[in-house]
Amino acid sequence: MVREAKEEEQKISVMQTNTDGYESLLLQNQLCFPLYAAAKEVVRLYKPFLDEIGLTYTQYIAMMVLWESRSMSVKELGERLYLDSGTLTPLLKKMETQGIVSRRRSAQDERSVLVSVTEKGDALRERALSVPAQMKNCIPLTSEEVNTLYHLLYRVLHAEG
Amino acid sequence: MVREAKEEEQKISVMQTNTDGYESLLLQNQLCFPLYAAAKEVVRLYKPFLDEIGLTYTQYIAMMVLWESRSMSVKELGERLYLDSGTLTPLLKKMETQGIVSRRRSAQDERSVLVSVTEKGDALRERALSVPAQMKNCIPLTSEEVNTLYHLLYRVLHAEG
DNA sequence: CTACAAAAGATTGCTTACAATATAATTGTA
DNA sequence: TACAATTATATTGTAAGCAATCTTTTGTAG
Repeated sequence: MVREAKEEEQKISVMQTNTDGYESLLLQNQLCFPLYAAAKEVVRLYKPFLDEIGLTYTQYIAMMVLWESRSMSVKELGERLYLDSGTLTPLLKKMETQGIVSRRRSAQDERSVLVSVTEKGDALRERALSVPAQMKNCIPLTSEEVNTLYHLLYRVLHAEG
Repeated sequence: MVREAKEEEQKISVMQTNTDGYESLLLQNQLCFPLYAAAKEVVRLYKPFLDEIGLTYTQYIAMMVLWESRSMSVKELGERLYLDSGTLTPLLKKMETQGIVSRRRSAQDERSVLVSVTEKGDALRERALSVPAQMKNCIPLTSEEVNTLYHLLYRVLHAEG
């Protein structure tokens, strides 16, 4: 009886785990999956460090762009970060509430909203300084490997739809 | 005068876009950013193909694992996909509503929920077959580059927190 | 100059994603 | 055998992320 059950199970198993002709659909054969999973993993690794300075990952990359340029439109910021207004508007409103950026309509073009770093946002830059080095310690790659990965990722990023 | 203006501009520029000491916080010096952005880009590239078979990206990778194994617990699925029950439970419920998977409590261990592919889910596998090749056409990398990228990403993925 | 197209943000709705917590079942242990 | 700890899933709350749509402003063709 047990034997019978096992055979039945085996039969189902063979029928059901056959991948002949479906190798291309195995998760292990996808490039997209490690990309998707590694990106999430890295954001997860950032979290403890970013928690300390009160930023989410998306806020962090937005601040990096703003720290560099001081002030830019939502449109420009979206182009830099590959994010649209549907994501940025609520994000920037939160950051404005936190007092680290200010938002105002451009006088030249009232359609445009200029985002600027406030003094409080500037102060945060000092505290963020240690984050990149701490992150590097979490990623077990040599400088050369990081460089290779970086350039391959940018090639994927510039792929045409 | 032009010279003066230029100097003033330069001075402002230095004041406002000065990155001395902050180079590590430039977006262009982060590995995380192209990783994060490329992952989103690839999911975006998948969308038209997945729309045709009625799956989201997350549903697609879940189905890939299930097509291979036919049936597994939510826990196992989560380990494969790096997702927790907070993400999987609603996702699998939707897929159950769509009729492509079934969910039932394990008889051996009532804590565990077994997810299985239905006939309808199987039929979908045929239609999904063309997706991987279509995606490869969207990614402008050679096989060797894909291979390099793949392995580097898995090394990042296995980084310890 | 007007009407219409285009651009920039904002809003809405839907789908992840994850932390924190809750619940129920199982296991380990005194 | 109680009962504490662990495990598996579900739930709740919050933050992205994106498509679709709306509003306001700007640009432009006629």
